[in-house]
Amino acid sequence: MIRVRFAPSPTGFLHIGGLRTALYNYLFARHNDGKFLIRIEDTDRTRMVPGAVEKLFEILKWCGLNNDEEPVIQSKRLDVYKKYVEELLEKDSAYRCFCTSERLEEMRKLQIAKKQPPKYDGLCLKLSKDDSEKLSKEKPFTVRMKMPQEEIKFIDIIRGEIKFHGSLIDDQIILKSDGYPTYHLANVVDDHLMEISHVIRGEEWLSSTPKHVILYRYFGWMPPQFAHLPLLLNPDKSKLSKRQSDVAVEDYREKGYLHEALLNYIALLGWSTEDSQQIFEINELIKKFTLERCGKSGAIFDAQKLLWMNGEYIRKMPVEELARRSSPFLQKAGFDIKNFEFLKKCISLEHDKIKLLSDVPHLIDFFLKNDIIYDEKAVNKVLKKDGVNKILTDIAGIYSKIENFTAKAIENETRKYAEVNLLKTSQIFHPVRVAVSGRTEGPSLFDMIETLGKDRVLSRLRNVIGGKNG
RNA sequence: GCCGCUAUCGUCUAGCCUGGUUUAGGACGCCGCCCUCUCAAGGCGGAGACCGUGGGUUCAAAUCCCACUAGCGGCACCA
Repeated sequence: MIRVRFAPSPTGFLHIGGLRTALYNYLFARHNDGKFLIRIEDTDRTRMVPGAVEKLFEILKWCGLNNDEEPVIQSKRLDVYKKYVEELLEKDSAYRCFCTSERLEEMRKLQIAKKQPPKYDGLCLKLSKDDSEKLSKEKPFTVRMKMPQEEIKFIDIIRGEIKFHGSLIDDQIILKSDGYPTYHLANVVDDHLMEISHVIRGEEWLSSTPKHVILYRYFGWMPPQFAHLPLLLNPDKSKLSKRQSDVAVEDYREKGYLHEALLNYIALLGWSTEDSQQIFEINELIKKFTLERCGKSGAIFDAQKLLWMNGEYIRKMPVEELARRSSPFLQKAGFDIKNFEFLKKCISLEHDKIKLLSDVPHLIDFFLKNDIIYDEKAVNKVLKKDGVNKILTDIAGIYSKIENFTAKAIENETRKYAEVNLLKTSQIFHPVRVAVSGRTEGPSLFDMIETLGKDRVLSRLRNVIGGKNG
């Protein structure tokens, strides 16, 4: 049975790199008819952020990455970890350390100054079992695991065999003096207890994997299979960070990205098919995803490509749904949409121009408000030309006589006027467009005019003729 | 500093395992043309990678081997 987990630490928001890890775990589980679980790694009390866990679940739900079992919360399992630490202590695979943070700090500084690798000097290792026992009742202490002085090997599904030498690895603290476990211990214990078959996580964990392998050995447990995903990078190739890019998934939601597009784009950062297919809906991703086809090198997060992909998804989306999903953005922009059918009509006219849901308000605002803002450049370039006023006056007269105010009829009448007066159609179309919408770019002219409606079109034309625009 | 990972167009990548079918393929972006009432969308085309460098092996190497270099990651009572 394939069982995987996404194990974030709740530090405020879900990082886009975390989302990618979650997605790959999810895809791997679904592809193999396995289970996708979530574990909250909240063992650092100094980094507790109120509400972070709730936010995390909320955003994961928005993405549609649903977990199959009740989430495991590490901070509620202190007694479990304590028990396993005791076991290690008893087996002599770990020892208590009474050194103060100050001493440790000093030692590290000295080692770095001497260009030695920073590593615990093993002072408390020399304590006898009885002394250690006795001292533990008087002084605060941490527990360290003993690193064996030998080569440690493991297989990474993505990278193949990885070797580290134990002598270079520190006697890692597994239990802090506040009674909380550190990542390494909690992670190994929980992965075992949750019967995790595959650990799929970011590359930053590669160098601590030997510690985990040793812990499995000490407990006598079968380790899971490991797969370390390449990192997501800033444009300067450093690890994707807040400083250089938007890294919170919620930022992308707020900017008007679709979760489908975000997931699709992110899936391609470190994974691909042989034919370099770009657009995948989630079921197709599930069907085609394998760890064997994951890459090894870090991938720069390209916001431009994501934007393109979002546009692709929006273009494919039925107007009905697009209107529904843009509604929050319209409301936020101050539009009260009472008439959903009218909204759909407006959106359909601009459909293939929309790249973000947040583009919608601006793109259709001249349909929704009465007092439109005239773009200064458009006015100067198009409306302030000789003869424009006469053309618009004539057009207003013609439009006012059209009984059946449809795009077809409006177009026929407009073209007829051009022909009779020996004008190029563009000499009419452009001024009318600006007069009616306030700008030079917009939907197909006659559809736009029809949708706007006769009254509004005439009143806008007359306003312009009367010189009432900016 | 030490340890580890990685290395194909600006970016994401295919191809590498199982050498020749590769004048190294696709996608984003960029440029041009077409369509056209504008902006998009769409269609067509183009520029863009001597496959990190240097050595081998071989009739033949992006593909196999070695060395080097560069970039990144890790080296906490953080995860």
